[in-house]
Amino acid sequence: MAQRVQNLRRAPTSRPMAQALALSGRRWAFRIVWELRVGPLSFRALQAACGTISPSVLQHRLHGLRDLGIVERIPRLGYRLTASGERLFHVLAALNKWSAELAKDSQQGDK
Amino acid sequence: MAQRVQNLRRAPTSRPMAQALALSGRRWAFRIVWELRVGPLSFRALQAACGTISPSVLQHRLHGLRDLGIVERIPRLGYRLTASGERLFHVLAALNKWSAELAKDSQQGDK
DNA sequence: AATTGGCGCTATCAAAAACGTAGCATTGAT
DNA sequence: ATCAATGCTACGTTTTTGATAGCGCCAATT
Repeated sequence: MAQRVQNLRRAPTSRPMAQALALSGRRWAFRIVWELRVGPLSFRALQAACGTISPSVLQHRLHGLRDLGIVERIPRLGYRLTASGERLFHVLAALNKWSAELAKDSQQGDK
Repeated sequence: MAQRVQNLRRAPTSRPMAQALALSGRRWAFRIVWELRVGPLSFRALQAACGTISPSVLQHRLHGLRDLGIVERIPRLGYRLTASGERLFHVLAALNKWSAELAKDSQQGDK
């Protein structure tokens, strides 16, 4: 029933996974999802939250994320995560945890 | 003690997380980690596993991943995941699961 | 010892993606 | 009517990625 790590290690990369990895490989894509975790954000608020993203790329990403059903546009509220987007957020929360551990490790390694 | 989702939603994006998201935003970066899940792969095997990555980019990514301590080079064996890399693999396994669910959803949506 | 073949990797040039900035059209508040 | 904020587009430059060719190295074969 539940997919095992053993199987994952042998099976070839699935098409959905290849697409997800391709999505992740686009600059800012996951960052946008991560910033939207706080709730709906306007285009400009999202731009500010990301720090230095250019509006053309943000626009491009938002289209892509909307096409995939990860983000939706709510008139007068801006953009927010869909149910799928929320589930992706949980994956990113795991990435967040991993990043914190990695930072701790390399901190020790430097001393 | 355990970090709560509630807190994650309010806290600003941490530096380690920003770095992890920046890493993910490099094309092929996560794909390389994912392909290495099967065990050590040679440069050329890795190139083949990714399908169409150019050697210059692969070389670039491997350097970056080695600098971050995610991948290590073993003489006569090629490249393999470190302990951190293995932990990142588990995050990607969650992404894999998410991608499968997303594909199922949009399949239904198309009908 | 010479050859062969696979390996890790570099060089080079072309194409695509991302950036920075300016600004336009719309909308809601004053 | 004016004003400020918003979503978004245009455009020229820089950065990243891509495709292809090929070099130097090593080990196994002959």
